[in-house]
Amino acid sequence: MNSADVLSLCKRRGFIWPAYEIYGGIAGLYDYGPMGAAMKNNIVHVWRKAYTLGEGFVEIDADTIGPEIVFKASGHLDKFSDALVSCVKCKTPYRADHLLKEHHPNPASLSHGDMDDLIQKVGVVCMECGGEISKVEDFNLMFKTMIGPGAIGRTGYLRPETAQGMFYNFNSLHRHMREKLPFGVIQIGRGYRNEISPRQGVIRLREFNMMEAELFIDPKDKTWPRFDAIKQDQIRLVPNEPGDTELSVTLEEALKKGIIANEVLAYFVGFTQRFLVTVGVDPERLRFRQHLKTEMAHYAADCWDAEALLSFGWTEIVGIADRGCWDLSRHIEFSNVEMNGFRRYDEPVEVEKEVLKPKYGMLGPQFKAKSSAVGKALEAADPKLIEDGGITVQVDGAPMIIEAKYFDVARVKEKVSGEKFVPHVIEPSHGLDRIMYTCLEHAYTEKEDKEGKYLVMRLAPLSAPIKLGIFPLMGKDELAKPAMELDAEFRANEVATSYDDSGSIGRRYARMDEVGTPYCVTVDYQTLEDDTVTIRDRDSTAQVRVKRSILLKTVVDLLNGKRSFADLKG
RNA sequence: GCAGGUGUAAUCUAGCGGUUAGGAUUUUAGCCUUCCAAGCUAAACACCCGGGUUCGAAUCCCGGCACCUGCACCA
Repeated sequence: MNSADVLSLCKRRGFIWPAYEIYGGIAGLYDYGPMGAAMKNNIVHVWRKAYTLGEGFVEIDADTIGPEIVFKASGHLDKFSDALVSCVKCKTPYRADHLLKEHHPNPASLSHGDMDDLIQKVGVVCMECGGEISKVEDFNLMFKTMIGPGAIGRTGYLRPETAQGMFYNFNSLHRHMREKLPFGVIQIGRGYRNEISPRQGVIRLREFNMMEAELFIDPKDKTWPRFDAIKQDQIRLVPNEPGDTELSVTLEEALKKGIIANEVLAYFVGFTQRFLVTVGVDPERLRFRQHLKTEMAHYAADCWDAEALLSFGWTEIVGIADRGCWDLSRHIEFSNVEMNGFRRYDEPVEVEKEVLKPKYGMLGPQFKAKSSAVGKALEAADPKLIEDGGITVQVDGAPMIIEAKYFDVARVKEKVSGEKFVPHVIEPSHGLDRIMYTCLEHAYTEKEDKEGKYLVMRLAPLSAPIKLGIFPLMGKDELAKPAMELDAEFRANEVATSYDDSGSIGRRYARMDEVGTPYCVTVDYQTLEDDTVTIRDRDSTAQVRVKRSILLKTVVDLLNGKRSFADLKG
């Protein structure tokens, strides 16, 4: 099996189509067809339920276009930019900071002009052909646009991740969650990256779907209440310590041995594994790899990737990062808006401290209009900074020396009931398109039969776009009528069906096998006698006969995994 | 972005200067058919795009686009 076979099936059966195909297509852009869109919705549904109903996260839906400052704050404008140079002669591109590594302690910090100068000064030439190196050009992976027309337009960018929407809305979310930590937020939507070289089908796209969760926590409490429920789950880990190889341990062991840094991170590694297996990722082809220190993103303190083994090799499909306080701190810095959690002490603490008491009666005549600002500055000042009977404070941005006669030093008692802190963030970030593709490739099974290749997509029932095929054994009225009634009944109960009365029964089963439909129900002549129908299992091709009266419940239980097909037979 | 390879129906492919562009699968209509791609009869659908060479181009040349492989790049 290779990716071309899978993509060919995806195209033929309406899962994934190259976008704008009648115009020749655009690399890195793909559309989901009817089967793909349905399957994507199914995976999203499972994920959303796990986070909202399961873990109590709330969902938001923020904009995909943002003003420049958001991405200055997030770091994407700087860190997603590469200073690019190329050889004038052979056009080989280089990253300017890579070329200057040996000539400067921190070349990435240089301005473009300084890089140009340094390249000239030390005489860097092309490593391929010895040619001259061009001037530095900026290449940013974000799509740039204008918000508003003409001269009044502001520079904006399409978001490269959904995460920022959850960070810049922190205060509103915190208030909504009644100012309690921890709380979690999810967002499902598109992100955009102008990739230099999109490849490998839907693995690297220029427009892609993400499911991201941001969990805001107290950095002093990185535990999780439901960890006990999953701590026995086995997990394949590839730590980043030199010499460490892949190992299979329980989450509990991984935490005890310090392989995974904290409990909440370990919990979401396990939670992610459960989710992925539920929607159809093969556990034998799934592992978690810790990021090397050098590949850690600019915002991450620790990061574990869920990797799936695909025909392209091990491929990242989920990143679970401890982003620390990086994002919120940056938005605080750029917006001048405080974003805090509040850690309440068990008992309020009485603190005695010295403060300055401005003598407002003297300040007024001396400082006139500025007196109120001087007073506030004095109240905020630290008495330890008093020197030579005076103190220097900042008033309207300028330092002022205030003599001691304008204030008293007093000891006061203060009740402190807690402290503020910038929350840390745990981020499980899912590449939805990659997860989709992984489910498709892991489901892809070829068998040999007399016709040649026989394809079965062993999709997880929860992901499958069609849940149930419904067939009359023959397209005759006496069979077709009850079959159509069954079909209507299932659809009324939100089971996606496909009714089919054309061609031989074997062909109809085969058609359903190719789009991953887990079960088929067939109405035959015996149905007319005893009101039973057969249920046929995709993976074993076995059939059981069940009473029509319990059919709906039986099928729903099979789809939800409450019963297995093998149990039905007994 | 660089180098190499590939581009014929929804899919797999034959044709390699002159063909009504062939086959298979699929799809559609009908006949037949009592459970795993059965059979019969019809029908539908294609030379990636744009230039050039030539009396004549799916075929040769150039450019573009897409896909594949490697390099580079990349949460």
